[in-house]
Amino acid sequence: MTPRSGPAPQLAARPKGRVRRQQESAILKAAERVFARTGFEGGTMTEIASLAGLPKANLHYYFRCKDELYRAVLDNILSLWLAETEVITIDADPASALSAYVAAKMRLSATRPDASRVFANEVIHGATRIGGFLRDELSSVVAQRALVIDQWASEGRIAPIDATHLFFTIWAATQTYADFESQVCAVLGKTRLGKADLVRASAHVTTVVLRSCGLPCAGAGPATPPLPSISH
Amino acid sequence: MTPRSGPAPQLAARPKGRVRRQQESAILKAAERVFARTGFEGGTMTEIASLAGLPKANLHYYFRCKDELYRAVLDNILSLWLAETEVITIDADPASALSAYVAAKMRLSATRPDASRVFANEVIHGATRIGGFLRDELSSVVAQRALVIDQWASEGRIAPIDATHLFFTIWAATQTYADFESQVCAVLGKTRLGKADLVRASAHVTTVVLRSCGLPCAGAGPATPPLPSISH
DNA sequence: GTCTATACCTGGATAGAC
DNA sequence: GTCTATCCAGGTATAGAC
Repeated sequence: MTPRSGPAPQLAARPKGRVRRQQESAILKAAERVFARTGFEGGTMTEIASLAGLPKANLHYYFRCKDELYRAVLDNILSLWLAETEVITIDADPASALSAYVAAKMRLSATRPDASRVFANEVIHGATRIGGFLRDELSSVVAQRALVIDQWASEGRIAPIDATHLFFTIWAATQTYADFESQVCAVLGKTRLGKADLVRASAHVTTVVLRSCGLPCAGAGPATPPLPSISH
Repeated sequence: MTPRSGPAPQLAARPKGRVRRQQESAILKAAERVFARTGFEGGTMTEIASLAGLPKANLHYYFRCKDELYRAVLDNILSLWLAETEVITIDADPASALSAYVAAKMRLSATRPDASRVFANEVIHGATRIGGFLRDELSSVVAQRALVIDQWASEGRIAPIDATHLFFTIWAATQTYADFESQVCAVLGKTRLGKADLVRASAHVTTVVLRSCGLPCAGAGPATPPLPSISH
């Protein structure tokens, strides 16, 4: 539909000029914000258009319909979700690897809270549009990494723990600072989370994860003594 | 709020006959389900009415408007949210109290997943309607219980930990089995969570919480040795 | 490619008979 | 108290000039 000049004009994925990419990313950015605030049904095309600074009809020029725009927003987000698990390898130091993973997830919650909220919203409502991603990509990544953690445990480098559920816990504990930010703020008596709060939160979650694996954690007080039988 | 028969028939809160209560609870039940699936804006009055088995106009007879119905659903849910914290007292055994609290939260996720999802949805979207509850009731309950946990730590009965953030972690880790059920199922390769899954999940979260507090946990393998310096 | 004007429809809310 | 028929706002999507 936008067959520009050049050697290979696709039918599905069009070539995309520089301007087009710019407009699309502006729209996607606005859409992420709007969908994060009120969900798919709650957010309106008018709202997204005004936030992106262009007339409503232009959205339909770049994205056929609201649902297509929403899926594009989700696609944009999903790639973020698998990242950072690669630090979890057999050869890595468990404490360092887990700390790095938690830190990465916390950073994501801090820098892309809207992305997290759109994802959360979609999952809560049944994940109808991203079921394939969850069942295929995500579950296979988790399965791989869980094997690594099991291996660590069988070598006595960490305490035995249910590795798959550990992932659920890490995701929940980190994403709560984005998804449930308003609750966290209310309980802390703040209007929004500052950098100091997030540093504190990150340290806390790291402590929880490391202690859950029977690992001592630097700077967390006289918490858990080193595992009696460490072998490497 | 429920002035039954007697001297003073109010204008705002009406007396409520038995039938009225029945109808209202049927509507509330249907509404919770519908709002859980698609959020406030996504759920329609038509859908709720058909699920409750009565014509749409009747909803408006019992609840002035959609927003009022939604708030009623939320009110119904909020009371559940503060429950069970009373097990956390200075005199209690930390391991037992924390285990009981986690178990209670897991039970809530298992038995009232829709309630959890409606609550999550509201918080993600900014908690505009329950801000007062979060800032007043919830935060004060948390502040009280955090003092208890701090006291436990200062007495050396548990390892030092950020008590307020520990609550965030417990809520996140337990509610994820309701709110993110579709993700959990996808990763586990199931279509829905069975009793066995929830038992396993509950054991896992309990382990995480106890280990985070430097406490040994029964039946969780050779994880954390008892704290070296326990005083009571 | 961009924008204005508009068609079409869904969904909340109400009127008024029973 | 219950239900049918209807109103009307607001939202998606499109037509068609520029």
